[in-house]
Amino acid sequence: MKNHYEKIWHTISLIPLGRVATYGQIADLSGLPKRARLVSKALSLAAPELQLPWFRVIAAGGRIAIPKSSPGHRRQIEKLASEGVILSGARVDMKRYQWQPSLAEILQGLDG
DNA sequence: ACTCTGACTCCTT
DNA sequence: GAAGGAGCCAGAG
Repeated sequence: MKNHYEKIWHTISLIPLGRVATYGQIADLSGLPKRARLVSKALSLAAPELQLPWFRVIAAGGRIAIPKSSPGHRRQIEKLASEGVILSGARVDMKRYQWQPSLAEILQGLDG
């Protein structure tokens, strides 16, 4: 459903610079619990014109979701580094960089 | 209605 | 840490 994609895209657009969010987190904030995989699909279908911070969306535990064999993997790491999100080994330090949305942002994601 | 798919997540080897 | 498997569920054809 396109409506779900738009909701997901909107939530992703809210991730602040220098922060990251997991697929599951985006799904939850979009009012779509257990829809992490739908988030990945929405991301892959998102038009470049939306200029979504796709690189701020990572897999659970701070891992990069894009396969290392894909060029996007490296691009994502570079993008994150450019805004100060440095990886510890192969993972992002979630304690330090995970987005903790305010109540206002949560409500926005739910429809406002 | 049914099958296949997945930039996921969690748990077990 | 790597690999494999099960659970997950909407989207696409």
